[in-house]
Parts: sequence; C-alpha cells; structure tokens
Amino acid sequence: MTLKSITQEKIFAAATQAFEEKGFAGARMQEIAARAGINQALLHYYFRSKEKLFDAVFAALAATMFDKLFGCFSNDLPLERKLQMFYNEHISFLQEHPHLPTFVLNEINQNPQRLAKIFGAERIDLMVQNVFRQLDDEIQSGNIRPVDKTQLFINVIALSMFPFLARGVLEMLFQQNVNFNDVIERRKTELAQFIMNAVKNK
Amino acid sequence: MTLKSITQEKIFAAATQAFEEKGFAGARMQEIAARAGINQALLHYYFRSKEKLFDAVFAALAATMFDKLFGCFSNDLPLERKLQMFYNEHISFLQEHPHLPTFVLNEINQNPQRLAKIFGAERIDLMVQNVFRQLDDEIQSGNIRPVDKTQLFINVIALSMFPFLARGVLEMLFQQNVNFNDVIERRKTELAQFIMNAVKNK
DNA sequence: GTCTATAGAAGGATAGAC
DNA sequence: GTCTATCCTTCTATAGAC
Repeated sequence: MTLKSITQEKIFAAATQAFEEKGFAGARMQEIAARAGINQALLHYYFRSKEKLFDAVFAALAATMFDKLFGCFSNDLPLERKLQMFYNEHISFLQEHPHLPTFVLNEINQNPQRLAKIFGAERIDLMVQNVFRQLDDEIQSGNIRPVDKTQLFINVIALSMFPFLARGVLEMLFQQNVNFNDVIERRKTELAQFIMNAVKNK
Repeated sequence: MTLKSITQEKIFAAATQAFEEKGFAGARMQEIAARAGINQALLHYYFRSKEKLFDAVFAALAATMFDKLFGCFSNDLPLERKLQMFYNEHISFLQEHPHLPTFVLNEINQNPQRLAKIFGAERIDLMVQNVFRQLDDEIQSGNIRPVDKTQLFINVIALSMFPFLARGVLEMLFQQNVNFNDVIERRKTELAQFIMNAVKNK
C-alpha cells in the first residue's frame, strides 16, 4: 500500500482505528468516513469496497506485528539478553498498539488464508527457522535444556501478548487492587528471568 | 437461564455455535434459525432480540469458562500437583471448547460491563483471593520464590489459553511441520514443569 | 476530488394466519 | 408454538452534480 494523498492517509488512519477496535464485522463505513472527516462516497472513491479497505489495513497491521515480533529476535545476543531486549521492545510496542494482537489474531482465525496472501510461506518459514536455529545454538552450547523449541516459542510470545488479549478480563479480576499498566510495565523486566529460570541448565 | 422446551434448547445450541465462532457483530439471526431448524420469527418468539439471545449465551459461556478456570484450582494439592491437574483438566476442557477463550475475551474487551452483570464483584474477588492465598502458602512454606502473585497468575493462564487464541497464526507459522493438536496435547504435561522450574526455590 | 442524494442489499424484528 | 409474509432500519455502494 502506497498512500498518495492526504485524504487517503486520513481514511487509512480512521479505518485502522475502527477495524482494530471492532473488527471487520463490527466496523462501519459511515464511522470510518466520519473519523476521516469525509463522506462515504469519497471513501468508496479511494477504496472500492469495505473488503478492499479492510484488506489494505489488515495487510499493513499484520506486517507491522510480525515484523516487530521477529525483528526483536534478530540479534546475536545470548539468550537471556535477547529475551530482556525482546520483552522490553515488544511490550513497549504493544503498549502503543494495544488492540493489535486481538485484531490480527481474530481476523486470522476468522479467515486463515488472508495471512498467506501477505506473507509468502517461504518468508514465514525463514523467520521461524531463524528463531529455532538460535535456540538450537543455546541448547548445543549447554546454556539451556534440550527443550521443545515449538513449545518454548509459543510460551515466549504467549507471555507478552496474552495480557493485551485478556485486558478486559484481567482488569475485572484484579479490580481496584492493581493497575493494568503497572502490571504490564513490570513484565518488561520480569519475563526474561521467568523464562530463563524455566529453561536453563543448572 | 432455564431452558424449558426442546426448541429453546436447539436455538440456544445454535446460537452458542454461531456467537462463539463469529462474535456478536458477525453472527446472523438467519443463520442461527437455520442451524436450529426453525425460522427467524420463532427465534424472536423465544428470545425477543439478538441482544437478549446473545446475553443469554454469553452469560452461560462466561460462567462455564470461569467456573472451569477457577474450579481447576480448588483443591489442596501441593503446587506442582495442582498445576499438573490444572493444565491437564483445563486444556482438555479447552480442546472441547476451542473458541471459548476468543469469544469470551473479545466480547468482554468490547463491552467490559457485561461481565459485571453475570458475576458480582465480590464473587470474582473471592475466587482470585482464594488462588492468591494458595500461592502465599507456597511462598510461606518456602516451596517457591516470593513471586508477584498477579504476574504468576497471568502467566499460568496465558500458557494454557494463548494457543487457542492464536491458533490460526500458529498453524501458519509452523505449517506442515507440526500438528496443532499434538502441540496442545504435549502442553498438558509439560507446562506444570515449565512453571515449577520458573518459580521454585533451589 | 468532493459532495448530496439515493439506490440496493442485508439483517433484525413484527403481524397475523394456522 | 410455528409458519409465511412483510416491514423497517441499517449499512454498503453508486449516480451524478459541482
């Protein structure tokens, strides 16, 4: 997606907000037009249909999310430092885009083939294999137990993403006792240690 | 909700499926009627509106989810055994209701006050405090480090729920290499050890 | 490019017969 | 209780003037 005009950018920003918050089915073209300060006709002039507008937004957001996710892993630090950096960067990123995981995960669950259109299978496999290779190195060098890499990978991202997926529930469970942002903030520094304790050789 | 007639049960079952899979905004009354083998008029005869039908379904599903979640913690086993039992039971439950976490979490994020209508604040606090008290005991007796109980609680449920929230993404990331159900199955036995390693005193 | 006006489709809800 | 037929509102999309 290349955004050529100011109006197009405004539409795109408005659509991003609306789709992120309410999903494809819940978002309304009228609301998007209003947020962009235009009318529906102009909306359709730029993006021919709701579906096409959604595709454009989804492609951009999914790419952002996955690039950030795997980008945080692309360095040659030892695992503990890598995790510290990952959680710090990744959670900071999610704080700025709190609806992103819910949006991307839901829409992919609704329509799995959407993702394949954006990332080729090869590119995905490359990113995952890169992470796995790094974990293999750690195992080889005896820094961590010979863990199941798939499971560990899931655990690592579960711990950063889950609170954003479950925010409403968590706020209700803990009520006035705890502040959501404080809880999130602490995770930036504590999760790396949590993981390391779980997997390191003793 | 007390279901008085067969038709009412069929509607309720059909609505449960539809809402779980597509959410409130995405589900269609026509589709629910069809799945229940009736027409829309009859649907409205039993449940006056989509909103009311949704409320009934949501109340039942949210109650199911939270009862199961906290129910798995209600025993006096030592932490490691408790976690083994929790993950085994909870993940088995989620395998039977794979859409439940996505549905409940999303709808609460969309509309947080819905949950308060179902569970009173006191009841919620009681369930959480009960779990926290158990963790305090473990800390007192020196079995585990003096961890942040809120964080640990989040981590424990994140690890069982996240794969179901992210199923579409995970299936794409791992593609033909891994089978989703196999991955889930292994978590029933491995997660308790993962947590214990992370938190136990050495 | 942007607007007003409106067409057209889809979805939720109701009237009334049986 | 259950159906057919239909209404009404909401939403997406387009026509046509400027």
